[in-house]
Amino acid sequence: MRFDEFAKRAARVESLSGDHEKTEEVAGLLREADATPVVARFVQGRVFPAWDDTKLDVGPSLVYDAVALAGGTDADEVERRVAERGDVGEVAAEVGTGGQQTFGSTEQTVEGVQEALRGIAEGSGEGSEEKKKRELANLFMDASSASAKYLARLVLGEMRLGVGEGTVRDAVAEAFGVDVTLVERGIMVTNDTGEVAEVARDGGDEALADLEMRLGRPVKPMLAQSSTTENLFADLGADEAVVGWKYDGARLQIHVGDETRLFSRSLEDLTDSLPDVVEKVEEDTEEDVILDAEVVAVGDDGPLPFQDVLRRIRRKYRVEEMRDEVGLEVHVFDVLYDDGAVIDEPLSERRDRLSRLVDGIRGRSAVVSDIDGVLEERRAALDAGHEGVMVKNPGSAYTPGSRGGDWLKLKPEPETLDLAVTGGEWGEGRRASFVGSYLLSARTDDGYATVGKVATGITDERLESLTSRFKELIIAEDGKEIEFAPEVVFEVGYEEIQRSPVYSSGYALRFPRFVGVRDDKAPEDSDSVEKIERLYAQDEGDGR
DNA sequence: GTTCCCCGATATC
DNA sequence: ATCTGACACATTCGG
DNA sequence: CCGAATGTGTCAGATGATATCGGGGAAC
Repeated sequence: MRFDEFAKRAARVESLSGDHEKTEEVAGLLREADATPVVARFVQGRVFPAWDDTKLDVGPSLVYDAVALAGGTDADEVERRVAERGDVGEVAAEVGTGGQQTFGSTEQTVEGVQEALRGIAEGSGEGSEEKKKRELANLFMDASSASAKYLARLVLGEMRLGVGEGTVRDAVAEAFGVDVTLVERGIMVTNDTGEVAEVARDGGDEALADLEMRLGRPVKPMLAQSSTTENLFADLGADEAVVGWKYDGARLQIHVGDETRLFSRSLEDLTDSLPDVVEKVEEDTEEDVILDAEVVAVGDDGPLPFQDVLRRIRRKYRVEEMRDEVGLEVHVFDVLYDDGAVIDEPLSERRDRLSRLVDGIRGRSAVVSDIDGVLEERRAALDAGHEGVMVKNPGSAYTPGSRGGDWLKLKPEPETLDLAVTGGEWGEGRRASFVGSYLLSARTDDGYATVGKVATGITDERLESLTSRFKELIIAEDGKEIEFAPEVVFEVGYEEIQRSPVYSSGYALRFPRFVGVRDDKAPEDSDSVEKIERLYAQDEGDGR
C-alpha cells in the first residue's frame, strides 16, 4: 500500500466520530493493506511494537528542523506556525508543498516508510543527528501534502485518529472474521497488534489460540482505578477485600527462568540497571515464575522520595556505585505465571500461591471485610512512610493492561494551595487556541517564586474563559511561553511537595490540578514559599 | 584535542 | 501521574 | 410500555515533575 493511500484513509478515520464507524473504517484498511502488521501499528501512531526496544529518538524539535529543511524555511518559522495551528502535521503539509504543489512524486509505500524510519532509529554516534534530520527531510520531500501530515504525526507518535488498541482489536476481529476475545488475548500476550493482525489474517482463530504467555515475554501490568473511602466497597463489588500497601516506587514485572529479567510498566527491560534486585529475587524465589512487584528506594530511616527511584532505573553507567548510594527494596504482590499462566485464577488463590513462592520480598497485604479494616491498614502504611493502600477484589482474575474496578487505589485527599498565576503556555491540538497550562508562583518577601504549572482539572468551557481573561494580563511572549501580570490566584490540588531543581522556589508540586479561581484573593494573599517549606518539612517528619 | 554543559528525547510516577 | 470529554451500553425515571 | 434521562465503563488526548542518556557545540 502506498503511504499516500494510507494517509487518505487515515484522514477519513480521523473525520469520523463514532467508535463503530472508526472500527469499520480501520477494518477495511487492514483488509486491503498488504502490509497488514505495519498498518495496524501505524494507525495507532506506533512504528515499532511495544516490546521492541528500538527508539526513534525523534521529537518535536528534530521534526521542526526536518520540515524546515524540506520546505526551505527555518525551524523557528515552523515552530511559530505550529504554535499558531496547534498541529505539526498541518504545518508539515503546508510547508512541504509550498501550500500548493506536491513536492516529490516518489511512490513511497507504507513498508518503505517503516524501513526508512528503522534506519533513522538505528543511527547513533557523531553526526547521527544531522543525518537523521536529512533522512527525515528526504521523507517529507518525497511525500504528498496529505502524506506529510501523517508522517509528521507518526514519527511523533500522535496520529490523533481517535484510534487506540481497543479500536484496532475490534477492527482486526471484524476484518478477518475472528473472535474478539482471541484477538484480545493475542494482543495481551504478544504486545504487538501488528503481529496479531497478521496471525489473524493468515491463521484465523486457531492460530490466534496458539499464542500463549511465555517466560521472558512481558505482559502489560494490571492497573487500578482511584476510589474513595465512601465508595470503596460499592466500587469493588465484593464484601471482602485484599488490602495491600501501596509503595511509591516503580512497577516491576519479574521473570525468573534460566535467567532473571526485569520489565517496567511499559515493558522496558530494566534488568541491567538493577543487579541488586536480581540478586534479591534469585535468593528468594523458585524458577519458572512471573511476579508483579514494586521497587522502592530506601535509606536508613525508611522509604526515600520517588526521585531516588528515578536515579536507579534505566541507569547505564555507574550502576555499582549507585547501588550503594540508593538502596532498593522489592515488594512482590502478585504472581502471573507458575510453570504456566495463572492469571485466570482468582486473586485469593494467587495470593496463596505467592506465599508459597516468595517470602522475604513479599509486599504486605491483609484480607479485611469492612472499611475500618481498610483504614487500619492505610494508617499503618502511611505511618511507615508509604503512599496508601491498594484494595482488590479477592475473586478477580489478573487482567493485563486493564483498569477495571477489581483493583482500587486509595490515596489520601489531595492537599490544596492558593497560588498566583504568573505565566502560561499556548496549547496544542484541541487546546491550540487556548492557554494550555499556567505557571504558578508563591509569595516571597519581595515578589514571587515559581512552584510549577497546572494544566489538568480545567473544563473546556473554563479554559476558554480563562484564556480571554488572561489575554488582558500578558506582559511578554516568547514562542509559546507567556508572562502574565500577577493578578489572579488559583486554588491548586496536589499530592505532595517535592524538592525542585527547576523552579525558583526550590520546591514543586507533584500531580498539580486546577481546583478553582480564588476571586476572593489578591495575589498578595496567595500562599508563601515559607508555608511551602513548612509543609515540606512536615511531610518529611511524618515518617518519611 | 578534550572537557563540560545544554537541551531534546524518553522513561518513571 | 492527573483530568475532561466523547461515545456505547445498561439501568432507571417519568409520563 | 416506551422514550428520555442518568449512570458506568472504556478510550483518547492534553498536560504535570523529574532523572538519565546522548549528541552538539562552546569553552578551555
